[in-house]
Amino acid sequence: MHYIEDFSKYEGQEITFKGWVANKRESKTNIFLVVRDGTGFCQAVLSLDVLGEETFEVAKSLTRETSLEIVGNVVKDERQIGGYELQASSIKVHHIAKEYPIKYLEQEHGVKFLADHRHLWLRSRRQWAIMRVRNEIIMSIHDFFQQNGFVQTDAPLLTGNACEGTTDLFETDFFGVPAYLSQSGQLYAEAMAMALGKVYTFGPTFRSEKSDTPRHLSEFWMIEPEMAFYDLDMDMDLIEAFIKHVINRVLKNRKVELDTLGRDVSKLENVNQDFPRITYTEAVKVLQGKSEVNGRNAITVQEEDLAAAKQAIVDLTATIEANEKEMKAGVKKGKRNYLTAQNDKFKQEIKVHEESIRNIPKWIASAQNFKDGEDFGGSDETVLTRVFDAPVMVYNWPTKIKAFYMKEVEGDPNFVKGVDLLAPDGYGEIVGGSERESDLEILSRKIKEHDLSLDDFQWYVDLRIFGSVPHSGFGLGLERIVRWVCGLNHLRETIPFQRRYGRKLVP
RNA sequence: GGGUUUGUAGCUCAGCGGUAGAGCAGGCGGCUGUUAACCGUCAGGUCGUAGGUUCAACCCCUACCGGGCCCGCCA
Repeated sequence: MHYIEDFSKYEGQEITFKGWVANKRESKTNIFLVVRDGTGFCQAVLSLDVLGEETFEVAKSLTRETSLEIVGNVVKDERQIGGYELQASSIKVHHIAKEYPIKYLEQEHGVKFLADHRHLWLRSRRQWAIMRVRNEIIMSIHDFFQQNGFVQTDAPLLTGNACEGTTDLFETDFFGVPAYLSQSGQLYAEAMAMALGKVYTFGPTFRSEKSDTPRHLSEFWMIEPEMAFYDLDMDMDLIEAFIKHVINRVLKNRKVELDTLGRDVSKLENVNQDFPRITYTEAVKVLQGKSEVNGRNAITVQEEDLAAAKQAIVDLTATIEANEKEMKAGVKKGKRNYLTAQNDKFKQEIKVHEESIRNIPKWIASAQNFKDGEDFGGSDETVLTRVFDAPVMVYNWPTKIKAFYMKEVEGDPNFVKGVDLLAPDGYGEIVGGSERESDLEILSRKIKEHDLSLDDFQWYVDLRIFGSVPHSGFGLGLERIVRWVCGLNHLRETIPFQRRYGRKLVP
């Protein structure tokens, strides 16, 4: 058994392929299959001359997603997907698939249809690419921390209390006692950092907020490093080095997948610049348009985007009219079909631009009227990050909008040493971290202020009683970084089976 | 939870007062080392559901149900 991924090693050799038919094109003497085996996609040629009439008749009956084995020669051919072609000398059919509901290009389907067929949708090329990038990111995360002296530890998934005391949790039953699915492993990671120095957790996280946006899932995977003797500056250095490592490894090893996704990799290569670090207070000024970044004004950039959307509609409308005029004048059927398809596509694009035209003025208003001291909304993050090329770190946040465990800025208790990493191009927050409060008195006071039970948190407070040290950490949302790296407009494609507010638990 | 938009063939959409169209997928025929192949042909629909307006409703109105997008809550 030989995998498509390794075809370059088998050039000129006869191999055995086992996989599925992704697509088929037929002629009198040749059948061209696009086959897949999980490691890649490849064209297989079934020729009447080679196979003989009887086998060729069998080959004609192959449907999309039929499972089969092909024995054949691997031939280099630059024109093909993956650069190689399999020329069959014999085939063995495992199972003829019945009519397959998903098209070869899944973008020709609607969101709902694909989500309901997720178990099959995962076979599509784009999904294959996303899952492979996801895997590369996961491995690069482990690799980064393992190479840097971190120990992977696991926090419990069942907990007796809300970690931050704020968000909605899924309740379950633990032998008659209420238990909650974990929304963060951080507090436990802090305890483990006091035992092991540098640790990270990597596990599922659950939030029962009724959030219906492209950046939310009810169940997602989070990576939470925690380091003893790290202050906020060291934390930010680590975040930057970490993100650079992950992105560069994906760029190096998953070129084919990023290309399949049509990702503009130059945008990702921007991570090799220094990440701008600005305080919350500075970020507010940038957002409001009162302060510029490299000559770019956040509000002006939005106005330009708005004007561009309006112009695009004018241009597309003109093209559509021209096409319609041409069709009225009389054209051949093929040409008419082509023009109709083009116009339908343009009409969809116009709808997207119209959506922007409705949204951008709201975003501008929200940015200009932003009240210092509040948390950034989704659109605010988009507006803010549009003026930066690299991910930007926003630090020193107002105390009242951040969690109780964040360390107060020395001499200014209105601010805490938290940091958010915002990805460019509107992908928003992917990392949230902070230096943790290590002072017993302050932490105890804040637990009370947040109406949390001192009893429940005594074990956590203990960490400040027995050899308290400055320490920091952060949380990375796996699906959010996958979304950014792949350039996807929604988180739902970044995880094999989404669990999201408003959707069924099937599939 | 709020706003907005949408529901027409298996899929993606067009039609928007006078009793349904295209492309893809499927069947058949043709043609080609093809690249989302192409050409011809056949088949495929009580136009989300329930009321209402009208001589006439896929089209207008109301309600309900189901989607999309944006916002909120948050990673």
